[in-house]
Amino acid sequence: MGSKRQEGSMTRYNFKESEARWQKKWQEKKSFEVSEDKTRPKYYVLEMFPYPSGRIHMGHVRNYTLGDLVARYKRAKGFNVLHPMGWDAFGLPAENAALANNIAPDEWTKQNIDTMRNQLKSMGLSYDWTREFATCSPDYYAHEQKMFIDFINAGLAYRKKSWVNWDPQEKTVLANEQVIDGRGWRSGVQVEKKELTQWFLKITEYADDLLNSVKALDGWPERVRVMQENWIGRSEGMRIKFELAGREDYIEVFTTRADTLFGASFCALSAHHPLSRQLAEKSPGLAAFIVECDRLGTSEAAIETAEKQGFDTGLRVEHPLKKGSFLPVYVANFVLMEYGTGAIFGCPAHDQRDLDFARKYDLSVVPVVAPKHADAETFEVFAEAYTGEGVHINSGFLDGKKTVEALDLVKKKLEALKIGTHEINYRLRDWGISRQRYWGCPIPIINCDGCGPVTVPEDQLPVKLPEDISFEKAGNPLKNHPTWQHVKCPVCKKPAFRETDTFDTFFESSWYFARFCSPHSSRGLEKDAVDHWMPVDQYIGGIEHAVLHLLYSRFFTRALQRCGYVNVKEPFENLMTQGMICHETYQNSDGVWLLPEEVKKGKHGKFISAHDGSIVKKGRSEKMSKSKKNVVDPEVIIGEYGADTARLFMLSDSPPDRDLDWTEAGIEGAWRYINRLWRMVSEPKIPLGAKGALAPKNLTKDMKTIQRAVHQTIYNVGEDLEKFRFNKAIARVRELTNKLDAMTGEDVGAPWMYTVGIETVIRLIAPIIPHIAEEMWQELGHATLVTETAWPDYDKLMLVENTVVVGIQVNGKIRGTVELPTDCDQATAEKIGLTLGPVMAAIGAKKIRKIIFVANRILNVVV
RNA sequence: GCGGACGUGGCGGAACUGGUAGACGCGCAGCGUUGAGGUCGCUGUCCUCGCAAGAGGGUGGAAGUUCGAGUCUUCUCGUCCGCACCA
Repeated sequence: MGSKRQEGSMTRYNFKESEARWQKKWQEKKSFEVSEDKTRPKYYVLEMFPYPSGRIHMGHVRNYTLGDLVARYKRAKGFNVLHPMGWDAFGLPAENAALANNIAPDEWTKQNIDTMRNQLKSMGLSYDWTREFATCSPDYYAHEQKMFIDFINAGLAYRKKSWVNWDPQEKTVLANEQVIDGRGWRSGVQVEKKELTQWFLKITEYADDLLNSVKALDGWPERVRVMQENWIGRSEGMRIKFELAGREDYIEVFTTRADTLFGASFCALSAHHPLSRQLAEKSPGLAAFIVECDRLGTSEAAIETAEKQGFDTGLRVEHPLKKGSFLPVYVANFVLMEYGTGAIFGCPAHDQRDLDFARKYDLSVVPVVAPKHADAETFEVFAEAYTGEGVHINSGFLDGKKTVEALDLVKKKLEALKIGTHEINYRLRDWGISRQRYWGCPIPIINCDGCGPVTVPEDQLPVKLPEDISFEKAGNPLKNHPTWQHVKCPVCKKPAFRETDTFDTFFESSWYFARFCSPHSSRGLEKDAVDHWMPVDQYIGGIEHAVLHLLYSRFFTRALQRCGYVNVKEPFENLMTQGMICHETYQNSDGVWLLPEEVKKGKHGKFISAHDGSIVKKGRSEKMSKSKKNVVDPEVIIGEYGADTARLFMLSDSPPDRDLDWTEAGIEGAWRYINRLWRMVSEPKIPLGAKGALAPKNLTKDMKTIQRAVHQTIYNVGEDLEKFRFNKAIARVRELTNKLDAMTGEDVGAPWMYTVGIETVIRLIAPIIPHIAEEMWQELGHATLVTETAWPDYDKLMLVENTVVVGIQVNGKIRGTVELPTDCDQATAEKIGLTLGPVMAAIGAKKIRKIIFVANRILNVVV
């Protein structure tokens, strides 16, 4: 592609030639290859590795630009930086491609990796490529199989039955995303529920630890911590027995508000509660209601907004603390079987859902907690439940007690009566890791009729995926393979079957960060290397992984620690989550989505189709997605503007954690700046001084101002980079660039000052736009690489200005500004400030009542 | 419904512990360069009034604390994200 950006003026920076040349140079010099070096501090920066889906997208470009900036900056600051890249290579899309295009998942994946590796390399990212690996390689997953066996032996893995979505036509298990409106996405047939025996990892054993530790991860964004806390969902409460009237058995409920027990007016069971099922057998009405409940779906938003509904079972329970008082038992659509005991007691006065339910079925609403300032005698609940703390009323022995005290008293009472126990519940469930798929790591288990599940002996690992598979028959290719699963039991030697399930692909991504420390060792994780590099100092990736990947990795690291693989329990010391890339959307008059490249600006700023000139409707900026076609291909951008321009734009407009609007104007702006920099070096208005020359003695005042700006910029950019305020760092470099460009060259020492200024700009901007930085560095006469040059130092004395501009206010309103010596006293400030015309005018004949003076900032006259 | 985040020019965004709101960039306008377009350079650009000096208004809205609020407090409106009825 002969880029249009390359035509015209000779002064135009030739990025094509330059970027390729420097990438080759870095490779030749092995600039980014690292080994353990005890003499320097280590720094491990990692970006979430990609799934090789085919081509890189803008999200990747942003993610890896952010990581590369951090890596290059830390290198310049003297750290020994580990910055690796690999491929999260197992997954469903490879199997879909196999079905659609008749290509082996293995081959499809490898082709994609080759394409994407080339794309990443064209970005000039400072990876140690010698550490690259793909998780679909047996060299990788062999160790994962060993870990799983160790987990079994450590009591961290077990089997149990659980439900899956089953497509009866394709004879395959469907992921949630493959179920659309209750039907298989390809077959379109009604999905069934099927119970399968599957493997689980005991993440719940670490629920408390994962919860408590996440609170201490202060290098993580607050919102990710909150999301994990909510996901784990610890709640402390009581399990209470309610005796069923006229029956021998009882219902157990879980509650966090046992103090409101005296306000109970009903009990409710989940539709999946064993008692509900049992009763449904004899009650067609209840059975129909349960079917109705299932139809609601499982999403919270759907259920929340749905009307509360129940079915009166006719059963009654006796109130545990009010003998002779009986409550109705309902089956209700808002009670979850998965949480607590699958049954609740309803206290309408103090729970909004219970209140809605009670109003609908005309159940009593008895307030038992009165807010602090309410009149306990007359306090009533109408449309809104009172969920806060307060003083107990209508509660027998709890009357007059405060919430905390009441909770304690009722707990003691129920425990004494042996009808209640203190209990802690978690929302977190164990991690199901079995997948009924081909393109994943085989689970190293042999199922024997006599011996049960037996682990594959270590000397037979890895259990490799067979390559001679067929996707023609419905179902899992591993199960259809003629010979693969037929083996002898390692224990009794009788014929047995291999496990045909493979691991959840979150398994691979739960330890890859450790594998990068010793990526090619046949022994797997080398302790010395892992101990040296772990934990990851800075992890960078999308917010979409806030819960699952990050939580699984934290658990997995703990499990590895328990089995002696690693010495840390938290894998990621600091986490940065990047925002999404957005772009305007375009639709033609038929409502068909158009790619940005199919749209151009017509007259009057309206958008028109590039094909036929018809009017195009511009929609607001949304997350780039294939479905809305508002995508821009990074390869096209890099081909047209170069990697540096793309990198610069990715960092310059928005802070990393916020969404970024991709605009043509924005990328043009970045491109202009790059060319301006290049011109300032290749055709300098001021002759460039000799490199390394000492400062001339008699710098003029203007030159001293520039000199101070250079030092201030070094300081400020460093601060901004440390705090990930990359957009500000770039703004500051541009400010300095503007100042240097405005120099006239007449002053004594100007060539020296200009040269020092340009060198500083190059060194500060090098982690962001490394190729042109090298090109300019060379142009200045350096034989070294700027990539291997230390971060510039600043002189603290240069940060302080001689004078500051101070605002003069009258009654808090700015009436003028004066330039004052830095740190001058109030008297001096008043002497100059109060004589300003507008200030005097504003004061007029009024009497000065008070003067507030903040040194170097403000002088405020109150009249 | 619950939880979280965010509201600043035409746009993306700056503004340290409360102390000159709008850095930097984009866009736009005028001028210069150019055969023309683009590039490039210069100047201007929060809004209103004014030739100008200047005056008044201004950080979604309302109130409050303060000499002083984009920043702190309360209420309110709107947008976005997440979801698991968490008892």
